[in-house]
Amino acid sequence: MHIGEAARKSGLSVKTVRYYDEINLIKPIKNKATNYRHYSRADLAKLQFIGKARRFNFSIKECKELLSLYENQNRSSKEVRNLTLTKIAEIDVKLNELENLREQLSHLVSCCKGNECPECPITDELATGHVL
Amino acid sequence: MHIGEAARKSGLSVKTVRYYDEINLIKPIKNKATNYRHYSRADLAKLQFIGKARRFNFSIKECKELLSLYENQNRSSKEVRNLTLTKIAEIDVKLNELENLREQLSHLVSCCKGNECPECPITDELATGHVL
DNA sequence: TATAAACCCTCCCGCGAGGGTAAAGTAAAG
DNA sequence: CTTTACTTTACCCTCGCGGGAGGGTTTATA
Repeated sequence: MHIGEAARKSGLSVKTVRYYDEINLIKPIKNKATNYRHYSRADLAKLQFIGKARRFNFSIKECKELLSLYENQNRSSKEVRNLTLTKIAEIDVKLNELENLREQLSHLVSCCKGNECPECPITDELATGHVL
Repeated sequence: MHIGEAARKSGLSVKTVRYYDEINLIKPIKNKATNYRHYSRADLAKLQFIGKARRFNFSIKECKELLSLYENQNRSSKEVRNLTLTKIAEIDVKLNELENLREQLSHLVSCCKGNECPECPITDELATGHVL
């Protein structure tokens, strides 16, 4: 199939699929005469695999690793499991950071009357750090 | 003061401070002869303000808005409050996404034996979507 | 006073993961 | 045969800087 169909069926943009070819992630066959890319069913499966992994917050580099594990018959699920556990740990760090941030911001909001008056504890905090 | 001191006192890198000049966020006076940037105390205060806002996850564009509200004597705290509430809402969306992601990934891990056997529900899920 | 270290400048390229556009060629449908 | 939909390469754009080259300036020390 051509790139448009492959993109539609994998839920990726044509640009993205072309990009994956460019970075040697998923390389289709190219028609020498027309230069059109041709994606096999196996290519589509890989595109879907990558699409899902990206939605799972794996980086392109990690997707490459996952893909090679996925393609390698001798892979051990231990490796995949470890990569996933690492990813979960990273998510936990981010969750903590975001929760802290949220708390600080909502504290600021709760201190702010939100009226027409120019006294605002939010800008004051940003300027001086004396509110928090 | 020169850029190095301004950077140190605001907790930003020299590169970053120079970048803020480039994008017209905080423009110092320039010595025509030497081309050196000269930061006033007011400039430093703004750099500190921006630095703090960035640490609060505001984008550069939002920092510009906050800065203009901060500099505008007739600003209403309502605008600042609204900007902050918007930011909190964005954080909430991200928190939800990350929590969902975390749950799905840890479900996958709990299904994965993590042995040398190539059957791995994680790559299977990524490939087919049949596990979740 | 000479020199060395520390500081400053501009300019350009790079990251990740693509998005947007243009000009041109190709395929499929009417 | 023509129109429309699709595809190609090639280029610059995003965000928020970081790195480095290759120079000029200032400050401290010998």
